[in-house]
Amino acid sequence: MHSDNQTFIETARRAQLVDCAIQAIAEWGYARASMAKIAARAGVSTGVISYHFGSKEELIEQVVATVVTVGKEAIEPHVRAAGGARAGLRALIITNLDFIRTHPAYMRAMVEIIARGGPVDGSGPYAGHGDAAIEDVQKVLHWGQQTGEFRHLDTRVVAVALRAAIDAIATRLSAEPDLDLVRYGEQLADMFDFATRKGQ
Amino acid sequence: MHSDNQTFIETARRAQLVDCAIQAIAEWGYARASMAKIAARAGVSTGVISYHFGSKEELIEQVVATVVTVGKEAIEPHVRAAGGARAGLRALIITNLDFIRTHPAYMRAMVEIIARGGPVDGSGPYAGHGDAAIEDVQKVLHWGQQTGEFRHLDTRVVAVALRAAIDAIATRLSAEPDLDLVRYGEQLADMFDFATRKGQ
DNA sequence: TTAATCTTTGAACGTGCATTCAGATAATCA
DNA sequence: TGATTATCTGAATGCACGTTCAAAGATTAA
Repeated sequence: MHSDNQTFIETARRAQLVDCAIQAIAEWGYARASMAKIAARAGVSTGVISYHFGSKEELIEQVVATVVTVGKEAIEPHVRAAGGARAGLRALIITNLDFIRTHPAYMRAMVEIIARGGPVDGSGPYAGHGDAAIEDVQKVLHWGQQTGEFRHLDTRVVAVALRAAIDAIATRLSAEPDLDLVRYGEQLADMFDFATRKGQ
Repeated sequence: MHSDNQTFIETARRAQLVDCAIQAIAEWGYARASMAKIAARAGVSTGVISYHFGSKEELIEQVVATVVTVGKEAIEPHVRAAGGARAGLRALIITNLDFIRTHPAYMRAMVEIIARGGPVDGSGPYAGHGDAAIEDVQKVLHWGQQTGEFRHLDTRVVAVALRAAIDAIATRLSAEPDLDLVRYGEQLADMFDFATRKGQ
């Protein structure tokens, strides 16, 4: 009757509730996206969320997992397809901003969750994913150091800076919705190219 | 008996409560730094905060104003004293990280307030200050473009990226207290020097 | 000292929240 | 079909919070 120890209804409801949570958080912010509001948006009563997810925390974790998965699938292939580390770093930046541009609700929800979803240091619903994102950048930087495309640099410092710069755009987009993300991406890619490339 | 329409006791209490709020937020995070906890830390009852500050919002605004003022006084002179824009940008980065290193509680409190203190977009207690900080960076970048020290670049993009990189360090410091901020500052300064300087 | 004002107390209040649960309903099975 | 399990309802519960306020205490002025 069901696969993976999960009913058809359960799968559908969970997906629906995760989607409603994303929309609710993107629209109203984390603080005002209560269980009641999310449930109302899905057209069900509050108990349903507790029934399918153990707690609000679990729901939010699923939201994060969903956004991270979709984002990775949109970005990673472009980086891998690049002919070299320099092109790979540019692709990482451009496709990241492209994802932000094409998935504004996802990004708004993520920004809200990261900012408000738990302690600023570890153990929030985003715990682990942040470091993973930084390590993804570091991999590209190591790649470029091995091929000799990049200068001698501290990959950790540059990776943290780049991640911060990208994430900051999602926040700025909330305050400035008309931001030209394509141009922004080009500028940021240029900047980090200058910052990392070897020689003149 | 008093100056500026403010009693001696009032001045002292306000300063004490702002200080306790900073410590409480730095130690427990914004969400767990309730009025009751802040009052307890100051050794007074909850009503005192409402008496001296109209609301929690007002208290937080004072915290932000205090940290911003102290920070500006620590950083701006070094930037102004620099012999040129390149040196100015380096000084801005180094002294910023130095301030983070020497005022960890201030920075932790600020990060918490910015992240959690209100809507992610405008109108939080940090509203205005964020843009002002970006504009301070932009001024240095304009300076360097006028003197010809910097390449042609979008000052807005670079300023946002640099601010994000600096602010990200305050967050990382919470998760990684042993971070070598001096070395980190040098690396970041090098990176943005490469990213902005003209020619080879 | 007395009167007036400033400051503090701490319980009480209202609000909003996540979570629970007994009972109702729907889906699935035998 | 009836029996069993899955899903849903929505009011109730308990908690944490910021704020209020009458009363008490402390300080200052006359």
